[in-house]
Amino acid sequence: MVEKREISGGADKFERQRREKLCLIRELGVDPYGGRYEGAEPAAQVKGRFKDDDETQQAKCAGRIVLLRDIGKLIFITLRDRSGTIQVGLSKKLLGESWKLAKLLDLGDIIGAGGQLGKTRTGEITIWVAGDGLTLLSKCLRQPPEKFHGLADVDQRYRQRYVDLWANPEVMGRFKNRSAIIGTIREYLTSRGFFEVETPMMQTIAGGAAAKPFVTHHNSLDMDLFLRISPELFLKRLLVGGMERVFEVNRNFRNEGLSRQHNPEFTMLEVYQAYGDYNVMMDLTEELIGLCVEKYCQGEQVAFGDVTIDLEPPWRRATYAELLKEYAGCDIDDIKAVRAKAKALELEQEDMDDVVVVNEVFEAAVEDNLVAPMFVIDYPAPLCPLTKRKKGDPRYAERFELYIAGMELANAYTELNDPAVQEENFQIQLRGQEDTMAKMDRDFIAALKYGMPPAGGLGIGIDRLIMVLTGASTIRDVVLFPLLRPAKD
RNA sequence: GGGAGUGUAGCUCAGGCGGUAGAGCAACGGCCUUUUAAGCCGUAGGUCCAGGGUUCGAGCCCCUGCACUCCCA
Repeated sequence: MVEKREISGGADKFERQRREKLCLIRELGVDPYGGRYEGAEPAAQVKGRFKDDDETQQAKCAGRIVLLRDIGKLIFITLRDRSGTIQVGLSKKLLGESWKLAKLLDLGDIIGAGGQLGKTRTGEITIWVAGDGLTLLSKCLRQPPEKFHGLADVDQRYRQRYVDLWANPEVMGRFKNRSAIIGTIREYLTSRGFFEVETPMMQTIAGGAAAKPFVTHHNSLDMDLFLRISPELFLKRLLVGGMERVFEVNRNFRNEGLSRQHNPEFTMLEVYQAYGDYNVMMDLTEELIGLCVEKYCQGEQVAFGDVTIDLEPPWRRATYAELLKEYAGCDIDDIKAVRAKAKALELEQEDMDDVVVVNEVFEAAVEDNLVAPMFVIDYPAPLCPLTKRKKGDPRYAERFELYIAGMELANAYTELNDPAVQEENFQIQLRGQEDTMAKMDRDFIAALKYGMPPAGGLGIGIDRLIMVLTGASTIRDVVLFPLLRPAKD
């Protein structure tokens, strides 16, 4: 007795055809959804160990049918698994009873195949399946995308990333690289005595950055919580507690628009090193990213959009004021000249503090030009409430940002550890923000009062780093499931 | 938020000046035991994003909306 089940989701004609095949398969006494499959070997490994003259070699692989060539009494299948592809040969003569099942296979089905290894006339290494060596592991009911062009519709690629991943192998490659790069970063840091931690994603005060948070609600405590915009204030509490070298790689959430470089949730690496400063973090950044370039890029010249970026360290270090002069043509101390430039750039500047206008000009006139890696150092102090001021010149803060491809990739400070100055900075920051949800983090001030060691702190935007290292020009190509409006039914 | 563009078969895409919808792949049927995006013969497949308008007639022109992409704030 063969069961028939209805599946929701609006079956099209292709799905109906495949479901009919599913019934035929059940009538053969075969479970179209398989089960545990043991002994499968990665396809690439099988190909690697193949020896031409050895006729005793057996092999067993499992994966998805990505190409299928039916030549009558002979079927060739290109099977893909996590390691690559391998050809499976099914012949009527060798299969016997299972030949009926073989004829019901479709593109997209997931199968296991075991048998004798050999080469075809054209030299393709092939698993020749005999007897009951063919196992159906999962029937594919949907029509796969076009086999040569893959899936191109951008919207569908992001919404159905599961299809994108197997229809477009370069997509899978990019995400494998992402995983490996993050692994390398962890390895680098832990081997230098850094300790990986996880701090709250849900916070009662969203601090550590200037950004609008997402709000959520805890039912039994009946209180609103914020998704974190930054882990910074918690990681510094850990410095107080004695975790002298600490890092976290995790998601931040900022309630802002979407763009090529912005996804509302993004992955941030934050690193803190006691007894260091921003120069220490600059060297660490250069070494860490340099290591990734060495391991994951073909050479130091990386194609990004229509430009080529030279990632070979060392990278230029220039002060904020120098770059403002270089690209905006105005002196940071000549506020009239800066405001004139702002006007020329058609920037809004009414009711804005001088330093804010300076920064608007910097963002408008300088950032896009920072294509080759550039450490921008010594920011105007009022822009940096969490940063220690520069020794000998308190107008500036010991902060750098790393720019590559016109994007802010990293941001680092010599961390402010004076509780009195910190409290004052928070108060200044909160002024004029009564409408927002910003609040003073008194517990953080309390922590500083216990004494936080002087430290260097660093944040690296991991998604943007992956973009640069893999040549992806939009953040959506390095985030598996980027935020989209929900699809219509 | 402003500007530009895209939306046609399951997928990738064509559709000249407004005249009743096309290809390749995939599917279905047939032939084929060494193929490589297999090949050959045949068949079927469309809410041309949605709604309105102009017109004898709209995939194409106009308006509104939706989704996506790019650029700008």
